[in-house]
Amino acid sequence: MADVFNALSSPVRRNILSMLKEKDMTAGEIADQLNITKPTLSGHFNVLKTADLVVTERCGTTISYSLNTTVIEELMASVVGLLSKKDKD
Amino acid sequence: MADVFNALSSPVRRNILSMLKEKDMTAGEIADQLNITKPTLSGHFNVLKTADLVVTERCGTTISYSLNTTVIEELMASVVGLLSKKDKD
DNA sequence: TTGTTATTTCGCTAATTACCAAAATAGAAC
DNA sequence: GTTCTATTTTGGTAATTAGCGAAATAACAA
Repeated sequence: MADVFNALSSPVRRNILSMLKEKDMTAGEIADQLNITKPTLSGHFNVLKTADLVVTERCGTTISYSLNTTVIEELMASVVGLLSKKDKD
Repeated sequence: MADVFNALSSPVRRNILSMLKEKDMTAGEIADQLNITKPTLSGHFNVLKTADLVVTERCGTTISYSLNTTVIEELMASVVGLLSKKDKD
């Protein structure tokens, strides 16, 4: 869960997730819309993959990224845990 | 909300919130339990205060810190937003 | 005012992170 | 095999962050 919060702490990465929420996209499509280079984007994707927030699927020459909603549901449970006493994060 | 995610991205700070969840505490009490110096802790408190996650109340010579549950409720709404389409974070 | 305790700010170093350009890799088509 | 396109890794610098000790500040008590 630490990795998830870390991933979400970057505005760029929340932006990426926001785009993936609408539809699956390739790394190139996202790099075009945000104003960052592909190597930089690749680094952000690594953080998101470490947090298990996105999953990848190769479609021919491109790689399609999509949101892993399961982890976001777990995140939600963790945030609820911030409010309820006597259990570990 | 960016500040909130940023604050939560540190294990030390999540630890602090977890302790405050159980009961209000002073900076000194928290510094004793975690293994960090008071200046370092003070820095973490600044991040938590910037995110509005904690509120302070001075009681004589000590300052009592407590959790601001309102912001955590807003955080919860933001996480839900990660799952629902067509609205900004 | 002086002294005591609690917390913060200052000044600094070490570690981490963000970013880019260029080179390397992976897969598909030929 | 070669070539083309998409993505990642490498190598580097600049910016940010975490941590500490020492000094400064705040509130209270005497």
